[in-house]
Amino acid sequence: MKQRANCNEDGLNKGAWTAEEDELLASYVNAVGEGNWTSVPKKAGLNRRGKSCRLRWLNYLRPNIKRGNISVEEEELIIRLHKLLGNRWSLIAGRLPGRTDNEIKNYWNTTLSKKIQTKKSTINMPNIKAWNPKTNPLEANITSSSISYLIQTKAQNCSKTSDPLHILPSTNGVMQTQQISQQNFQDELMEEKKDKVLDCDSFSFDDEMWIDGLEFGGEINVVDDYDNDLVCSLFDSNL
DNA sequence: AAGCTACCCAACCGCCGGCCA
DNA sequence: TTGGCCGGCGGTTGGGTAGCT
Repeated sequence: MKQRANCNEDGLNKGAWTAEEDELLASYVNAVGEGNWTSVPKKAGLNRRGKSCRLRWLNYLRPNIKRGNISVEEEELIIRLHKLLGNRWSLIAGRLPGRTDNEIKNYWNTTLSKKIQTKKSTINMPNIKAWNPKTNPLEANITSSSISYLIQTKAQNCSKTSDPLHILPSTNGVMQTQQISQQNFQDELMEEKKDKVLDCDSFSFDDEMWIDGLEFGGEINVVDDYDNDLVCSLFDSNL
């Protein structure tokens, strides 16, 4: 497919792999096993970089690679995992047997990101409703868009992205963050807010929280406070 | 049929962290 | 502690291709 320059300045092959190269690499790895990639080209008789051999094996030649269309189930899982993990494609791929990080990354960049963008632009952020995720993590009585909103807090931590969690004060002055987590988190937050609702730097909670079926524990930090929005980030002390 | 454009995706690049001497 | 090596990862590139005019 891709045909960049055939050789680089080192005289090594670049660009698309030939069937002969695939055969050499597959035969070698099948016989010897994965690993020690820097020595693979020489031992396998390939005029490639070790990294290139590794990539070709992992993304194309490795057994049990699932090729072809991403199913609806896989797509939904990718979206959910991306919300949780951000652009950590290898982790996402680890949850999708037979799929490679490169494939998922490409699928996201070419297809899903556009879908998500379109969807986001049509959704008004709803109020976060009462939810006890620990007792009912997967059947939260909230809208799908607010689930996404919550999950983003985990994603933010995992992926170190800058997207913050916006926690909006409700009309009665009670921060809605109190309503999104498990009871002990609520209680701690309630204690905290007695004295300092918007001035505090962080809230901690001892027990785990469940979001979308995933458990984590830690603290919630106030990153910034502008306008009337409290901008927070969730830390997972287990990571 | 030819030219153009947008999209897809394999492959490369460079950074980073782990390991070891 | 430091420096070099290696593998893993995410971002980016650019050739192939399908669809449109």
